[in-house]
Amino acid sequence: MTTAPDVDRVFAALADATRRDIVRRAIGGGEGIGELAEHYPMSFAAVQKHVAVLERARLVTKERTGRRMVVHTNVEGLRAARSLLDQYEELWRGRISRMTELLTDKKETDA
Amino acid sequence: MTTAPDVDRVFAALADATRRDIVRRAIGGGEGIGELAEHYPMSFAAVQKHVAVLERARLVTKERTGRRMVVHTNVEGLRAARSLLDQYEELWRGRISRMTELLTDKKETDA
DNA sequence: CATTCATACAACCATACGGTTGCATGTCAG
DNA sequence: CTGACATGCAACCGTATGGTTGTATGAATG
Repeated sequence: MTTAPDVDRVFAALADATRRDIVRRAIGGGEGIGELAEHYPMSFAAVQKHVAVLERARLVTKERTGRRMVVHTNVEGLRAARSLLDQYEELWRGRISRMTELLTDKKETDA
Repeated sequence: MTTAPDVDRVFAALADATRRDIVRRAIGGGEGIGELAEHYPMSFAAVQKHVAVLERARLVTKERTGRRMVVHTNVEGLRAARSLLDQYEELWRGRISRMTELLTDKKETDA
């Protein structure tokens, strides 16, 4: 199961443009933290922290290759977040159809 | 279009269990801020702030009814967030199929 | 083994966030 | 008009976050 703090971490991790971009770049994989850092106007350490946040949220994994740390995005994490949003929409659809039923019933009562 | 700061606000808003619960409750609509507040172990003002955060992220809207402020969730906002996650998965699928192609080509070269 | 490159990690700073209380405003009931 | 109720908003407080710099570790290279 996915606990609430887990969900917190996933959405919080995605609430930063730099981190979203890291996720996007790391889909292709192959870049180390240092290479990733070159894309952004901030220090290596800052990018390292962003990767750590994504890792805690299980949105990326790190894999040691020689002295480099290659970052890979974990699509399962993304899917978990998406399915949560799906659930809300599911709820909403349910409510709409119930409302439609209600309206239909009313019409039938009126008729 | 949806700008990066907008996306920031949406994910940041969803990164809190109380706010996610407000979104869920407000799908049904009908509850005012005060009524919502009774569900949580915090002050009215705190809930009011949470609603404000959700409103800035366009995840809910407020509608005045007499002296009450009824909160409704805006499913469009949820859908926008979900479609963003879909895009990442789309990218990922693309990368996989490209990798598959590559492997296929290699096999053919080997054969 | 000394050097260098990539990463890790701690300390520090400014700002943002989640909560509180207190007070002001606006709307309904008598 | 008064009082009560629901909301809005500002000030304040502790902690988390996003950035910095500096130092330490570990792996490849000459």
